Amino acid sequence: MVFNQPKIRIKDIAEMAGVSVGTVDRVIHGRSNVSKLALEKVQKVLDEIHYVPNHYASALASNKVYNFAAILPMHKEDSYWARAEEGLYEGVKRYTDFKLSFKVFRYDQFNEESFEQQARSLLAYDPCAVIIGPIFNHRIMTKFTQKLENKNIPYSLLDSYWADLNPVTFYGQDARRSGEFSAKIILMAAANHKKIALFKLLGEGRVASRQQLDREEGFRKYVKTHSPETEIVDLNLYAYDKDGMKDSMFKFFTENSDIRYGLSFNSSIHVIGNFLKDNMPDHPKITLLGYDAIDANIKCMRDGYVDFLVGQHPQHQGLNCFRSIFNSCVLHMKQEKLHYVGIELIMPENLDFYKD
Amino acid sequence: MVFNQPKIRIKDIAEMAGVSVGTVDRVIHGRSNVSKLALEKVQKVLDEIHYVPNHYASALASNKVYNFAAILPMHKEDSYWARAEEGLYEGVKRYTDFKLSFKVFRYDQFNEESFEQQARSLLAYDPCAVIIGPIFNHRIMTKFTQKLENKNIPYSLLDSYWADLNPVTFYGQDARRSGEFSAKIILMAAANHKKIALFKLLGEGRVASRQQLDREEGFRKYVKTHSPETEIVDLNLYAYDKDGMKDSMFKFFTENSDIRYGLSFNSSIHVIGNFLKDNMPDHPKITLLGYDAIDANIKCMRDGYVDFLVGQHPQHQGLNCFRSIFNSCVLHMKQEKLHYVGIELIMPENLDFYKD
DNA sequence: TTTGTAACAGTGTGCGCACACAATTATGGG
DNA sequence: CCCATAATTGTGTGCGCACACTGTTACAAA
Repeated sequence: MVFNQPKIRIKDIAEMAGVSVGTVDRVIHGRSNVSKLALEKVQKVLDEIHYVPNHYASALASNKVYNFAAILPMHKEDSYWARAEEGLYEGVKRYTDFKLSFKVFRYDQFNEESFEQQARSLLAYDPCAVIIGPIFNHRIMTKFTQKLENKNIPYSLLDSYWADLNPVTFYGQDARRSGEFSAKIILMAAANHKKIALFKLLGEGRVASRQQLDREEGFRKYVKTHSPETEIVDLNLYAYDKDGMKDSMFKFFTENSDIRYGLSFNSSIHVIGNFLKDNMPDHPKITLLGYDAIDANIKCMRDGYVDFLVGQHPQHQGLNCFRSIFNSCVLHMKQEKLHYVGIELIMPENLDFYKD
Repeated sequence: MVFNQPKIRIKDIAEMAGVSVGTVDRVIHGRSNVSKLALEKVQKVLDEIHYVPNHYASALASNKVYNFAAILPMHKEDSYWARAEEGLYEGVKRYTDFKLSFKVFRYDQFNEESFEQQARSLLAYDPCAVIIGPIFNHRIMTKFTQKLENKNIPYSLLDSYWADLNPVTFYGQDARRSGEFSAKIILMAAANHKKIALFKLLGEGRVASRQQLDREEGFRKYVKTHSPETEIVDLNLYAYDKDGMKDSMFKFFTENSDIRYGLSFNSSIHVIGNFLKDNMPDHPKITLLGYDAIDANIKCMRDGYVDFLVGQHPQHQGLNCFRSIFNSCVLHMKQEKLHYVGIELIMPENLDFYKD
């Protein structure tokens, strides 16, 4: 039997210490104008009883308005970041009983100046806390977080993490380990087949995020260790050139007609799947693995053209990230810092139960 | 930009309707002593504005004590139910700002009379809401939930679900689908090997839960459909007879020396793994799949004797189950009813990120 | 008309806390 | 010793709501 024991209130502490609630309040909040004697009396009681305030009553009484902000990469409707952002909104919605506002600033992942510009706007907005979907460039990130720290604005990181930053919380996946995980799966599926295609869909001529690089690194390391005889064949595709992409794929699958397994480290595996479905319907089955259960990938999986997806619950990440910073700022609750989310395998068999 | 728009309070409604807050309060709570005219005026305003109360202020003001109860199977320290129960406690702990108590009643899964006895104690405790870890016997379950419904006590189900019951919420896994999932994984791992061992660890001479039966059913169906030539070899083990178990395993692995793949549908796969590790160290590798990332299984996986685990986040299930019934009872928030948790694959590569 | 009673409506208090403000005490200069 | 001022402490109000209580009105019986 668990009983949340009758909670000690400020009033009780005041009584025990023989002072008024005002004094206890001042001590608890470290406000000035407390005599040494009174402070000692209160402190003694506090030391004994381990006071935990009623966070909800506290927030109710303080009646403050909290302005949260996020700075995230621009994104398409059906994407990791779209889901993560939805999660953030869901978090806001969960706390309609409090006075919150939430503003999202979006930057172009391929344009560092755009990040700095949005960062400036964000700082001008003067939020009480910030959620960051980090930009690739470490120096620019540090510059920004430094500014936040100088202004005493707490921040949380979403998706990728740097050890030298000091966020309130981090929510994201261990990218390298998730690359190893993908390797294990695709090698298992491939069994004795020793050739694997690695599709790289490049946004502006380069990989957008550190996450993708780390996944690939983990993947290559794992394959090298566990199946050194397996050959990895790369195919680079440039998203801004639709026709060129199609040609490249034709050429690739014709030249590498023995390819039966392939993967990609971002959420675009549906591009390959749909290409095969629409343009090479007679090609022998190619087993595909990709990242993120976005709608396009899910559809492609239901059609039978994508076989494995590695999921990371972006919406949960967003929701929990918001929740953590809310708990920290509004309810003054201490938060666990690092939250590496699970590395989840999605297949047609469990797709229905993968919910964001 | 999202702004939680300035919330409309009871006071505002009163003003708009031209009545006092008391009257609004009576209308909102459906209390009596409201004239038709006043009711209409308030109702009109309510219809226009879609009032959502401040749940936290409401709970604070009502200052009620809530007694929750759970009825769960007895369990060992390191088990699915132990984790689920921890999750429930965590839920209680999260709401120390409210006046809650929580009492757990434990019954013997193999003794229906024991369930009925605990159910009686529970009813005598007169809780405001109940969490049920269902007993196998459908008739007994229905009898119990019927009693709860008669007393207007809401209940939630944990782990297994019956469509003809009407719980506030359900948290658990779709057992049949999870069996199919296991089949897919083990068939993929087995590649061209066409023999799979099915280990059944029986507590009191029979399988304890419907979940296990359903998993097996899903598994067999999937194998039959996707790999009809695969042979499934059963091994029954009786937990109460340790020596007999060991003998059975020796005999089994000697007679079926070509077995390379095996699985079990409860959390006891570590028994097989540890047997192989301790007693047949020279036996060729046997790939094992089991359920639940309990400590014994995790250890066995780290030792390299269990390869796959199907997880279901029991602690999350417990926590969320408690949270849902708390939200429903205390904060009067509407709850989504069915929560099928994900079917998760755990391997050494993502084990570190599988957290409860 | 008066009076009793039921139906209805409005006010006040308190949940636990934050914070403004009032009251009290201490300190020091004249 | 007195008074101005600062330092300290205590009290009151309100956050949004629930609920008890008091006050008001209507209406029927006497």
